[in-house]
Amino acid sequence: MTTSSKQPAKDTKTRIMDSAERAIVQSGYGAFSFRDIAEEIGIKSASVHYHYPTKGDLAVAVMTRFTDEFRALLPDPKLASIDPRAMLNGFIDGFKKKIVEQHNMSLCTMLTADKHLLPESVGEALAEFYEVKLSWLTQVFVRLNNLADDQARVKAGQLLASLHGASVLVQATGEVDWFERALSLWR
Amino acid sequence: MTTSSKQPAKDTKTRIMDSAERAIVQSGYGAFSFRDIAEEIGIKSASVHYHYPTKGDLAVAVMTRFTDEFRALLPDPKLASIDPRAMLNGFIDGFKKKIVEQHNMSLCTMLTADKHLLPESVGEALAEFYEVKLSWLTQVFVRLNNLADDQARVKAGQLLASLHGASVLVQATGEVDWFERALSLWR
DNA sequence: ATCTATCTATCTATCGATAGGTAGATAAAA
DNA sequence: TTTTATCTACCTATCGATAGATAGATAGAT
Repeated sequence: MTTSSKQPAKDTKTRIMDSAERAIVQSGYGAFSFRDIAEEIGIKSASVHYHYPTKGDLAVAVMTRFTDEFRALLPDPKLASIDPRAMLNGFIDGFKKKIVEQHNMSLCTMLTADKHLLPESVGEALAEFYEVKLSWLTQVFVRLNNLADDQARVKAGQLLASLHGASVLVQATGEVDWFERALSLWR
Repeated sequence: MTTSSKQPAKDTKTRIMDSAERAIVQSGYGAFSFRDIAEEIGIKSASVHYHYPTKGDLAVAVMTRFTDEFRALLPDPKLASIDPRAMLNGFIDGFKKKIVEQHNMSLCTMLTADKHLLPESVGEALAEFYEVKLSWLTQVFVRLNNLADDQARVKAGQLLASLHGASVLVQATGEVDWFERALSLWR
């Protein structure tokens, strides 16, 4: 009764990805294991391998799901009905929410730190995510500041750096307030 | 003849720390091992344990050496003979050099990402390093912009965030140019 | 000078834990 | 009957760490 057939509860694949994402965000690529995930969701590690044959496969799945969800949340930058200023603040708030609520660094920052350990496929999924963020922000800055594309892209990089750096600062000091301080330039 | 008695070559402790630092910077705390270090410098892993009993001990040694070297490079912020603007650029250049030359993220960014895995002692050494950077930058901004201490400290956090975020961007994209783009606000 | 005791720095060998991954059986569903 | 999803049981590799032996230097006592 609690779960209709249209809402098929959470399937195992999803629960595996949820667990993996949380583990990566907390301690990085090297620190999530099939055994831990299996134990957490109540199956055996061999069963996790059934759904995602290798660690790389699982990490790619987590990263692409993350990118897709992220993309779905972003409004079309050209949408006249939304002020670009508000779009920017929404972007920053979304980033903040992930970091502050989870008391962790973002998924992509963690995977970037572990880049030398990643299978190539995970690196590609990661690169795509950065490109999604950069190009969206670029379009917003074009509208907001009437900039040429390349100059807007530089601004996008600056904001992205501030966001990622702010998450490092929060994680390092344990003081959540550093986020707003570091971002006050942009609000 | 090549090494006088006054310059006792590099002792084993130093070579161990060098190797460990390079490994951490490349792949994080979880991805450096006593065996790899031992092999690299040509001894056995048990001998590395002789000099640094635990992994945490070694990481603390690396981090405190890093902090000390860093501190030694920073001029006294109150030194009237140096323009605060030049001090700031020196700081940024130093950061850039480490990142760009080594093609890696900074030691402290990597350890921050792995914070959940660190022994407490390493976390403390890490926190001290951030405090050294923050308080030095704060003093420079006090002089440069005639700010009150707390406002200068916010600016210090903003710059620090830009620096760390820039290193994430460089690492993620593989494009070194993102560093100067992300930092152009500050130069 | 020589013997004795200690220290230094390394070795070999091994421990228990954990990692990612695989083979093959099983039971239910299609 | 074939597919799906799980299990048990296992493999090989690596991890941090420890025990115990050894060779060489050093320092004090005889």
